[in-house]
Amino acid sequence: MSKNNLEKYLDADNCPVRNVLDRIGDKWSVLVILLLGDADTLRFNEIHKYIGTISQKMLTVTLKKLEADDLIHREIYPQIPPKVEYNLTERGKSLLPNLKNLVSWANEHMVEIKSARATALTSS
Amino acid sequence: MSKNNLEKYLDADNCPVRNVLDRIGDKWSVLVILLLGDADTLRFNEIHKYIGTISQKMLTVTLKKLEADDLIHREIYPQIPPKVEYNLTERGKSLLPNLKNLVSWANEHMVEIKSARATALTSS
DNA sequence: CAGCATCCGGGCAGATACTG
DNA sequence: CAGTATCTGCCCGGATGCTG
Repeated sequence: MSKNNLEKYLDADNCPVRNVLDRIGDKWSVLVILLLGDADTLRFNEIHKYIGTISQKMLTVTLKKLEADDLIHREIYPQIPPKVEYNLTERGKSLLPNLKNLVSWANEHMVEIKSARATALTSS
Repeated sequence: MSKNNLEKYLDADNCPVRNVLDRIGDKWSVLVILLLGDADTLRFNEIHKYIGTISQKMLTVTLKKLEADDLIHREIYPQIPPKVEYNLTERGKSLLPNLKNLVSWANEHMVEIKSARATALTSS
């Protein structure tokens, strides 16, 4: 491929990669999507428990962003105590295979990458 | 899939997804990898020019991280003025298809997502 | 040309306390 | 239970200036 069609990466606002990465590139989104992909439906505190290290605040923010992009669906049950369930939308499900591929790649290469990093560190 | 095998997502250090995303999930890494995937070999200032909005500092940081993970190769020509060329390693190339899939997905869904975001905004 | 060193501001993210 | 509100600290990342 020549260098002539590289301009597509330049326009940050309209560059699809950038647009998607700005959302799922954060610390937790992918994790939540994978989790919901496996579990189908989860309540707020279930997600919180599974991820463990995420704060309540960041989980709320993450879920809202994903909901705004229509990647997850939020079902509210008007009860006391309240009950809210989350699951993937069709669009969220369509993203899932791509993420799973990335997971597979990560699984295959993680060990090598870790050792590469270690080497890079000691040589500095 | 049951909830029983969700524990794999919990250990942040050894979770492959987390490990990969911690690296390529930043603002520029994916862009650089895609760029080098298209262009084969680029010099520092060529990358700088193509991305445009990246600062010199962040480009340096990004390239070093990618090099530490052995995703890109750095070839230094001992000349004056100096010349440094970057290209993908085999490992970097193996990641490329996964990223391209993500790009395709992004291309297909960007418009819908943007309108979903707009709706989410006006309803708040 | 290809960086490195330094300074600095804004926003992300954690901790804590409170609520329907 | 599933959040909100607020305060705060810290790190990311931009701008600038300097080097081999």
